[in-house]
Amino acid sequence: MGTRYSIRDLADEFDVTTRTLRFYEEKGLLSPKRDNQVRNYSNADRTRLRLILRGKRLGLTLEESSNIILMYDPVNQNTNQLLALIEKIQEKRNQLIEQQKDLELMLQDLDDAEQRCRESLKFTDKR
Amino acid sequence: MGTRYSIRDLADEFDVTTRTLRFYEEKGLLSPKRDNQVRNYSNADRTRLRLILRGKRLGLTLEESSNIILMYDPVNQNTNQLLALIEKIQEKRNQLIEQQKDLELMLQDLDDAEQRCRESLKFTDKR
DNA sequence: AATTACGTTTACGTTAACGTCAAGCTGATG
DNA sequence: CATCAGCTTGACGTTAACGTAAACGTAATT
Repeated sequence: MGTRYSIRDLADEFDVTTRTLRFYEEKGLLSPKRDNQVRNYSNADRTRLRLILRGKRLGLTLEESSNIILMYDPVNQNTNQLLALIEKIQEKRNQLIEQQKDLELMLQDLDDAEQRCRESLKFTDKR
Repeated sequence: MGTRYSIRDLADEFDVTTRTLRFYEEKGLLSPKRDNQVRNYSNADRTRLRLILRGKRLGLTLEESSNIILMYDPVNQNTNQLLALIEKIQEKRNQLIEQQKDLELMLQDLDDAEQRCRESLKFTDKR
């Protein structure tokens, strides 16, 4: 434990550029320690990066990912804030469930498309 | 059948601006008939729009959506093209399945986050 | 000591996906 | 007939998410 990563370590591991990591930091999505001005990432930073990139793959903006990450750690909040947070979480979950439906529809469409392709192949072969 | 739509009909139905529809046309994603210079959309156009917007919700670029839509109609292709198309379809499906996994992970994370929220609420109530 | 390899900040450039005018045409309506 | 709503085609503006290049510091290697 206590593993630490350079900017290059993370860039290589997650296949992003160092520019991207600096940009995420500029936007407040990451805030690695500095060793004499040099960025030094913790496992927590690494996890946040994973979440950001997962969000990206799902089509979220960086701001959305940022907001979601904030939901993960409900420390030091009063009751009203916690209730508001639960609202937001449920809303985001509903959005994701809608997205799940879209995704299955597209998978179904692709299956149909492949079937039609194979049908076309049959005729193409016959001649 | 044979229903036709004005640019406003579609814009209102799908909650996009007319600018968006013209932009999609400019990019070759839609090509409605013209009645005396005025755009006149068919059910096929409407379906394509639905597919484009579904792609957007899944985080696809317009070009990706465009490519996928091309896969849906394998008319007039030779054997090699059909085989290549099947390859593409399977590749896209694999990507979507990866995305499905990301999505379930995020749903799981959100559930966990909500649980932690409710835990915090308990303590907040106790005092 | 000079080169190489990596890091830093600063700043301007780029692309996708539209938004936002401007200027004009067209058909219906008071 | 005037005017108004709704369509058209440019054309320039905007934002997110980086890319790219300049100019510099530093540590290790030759």
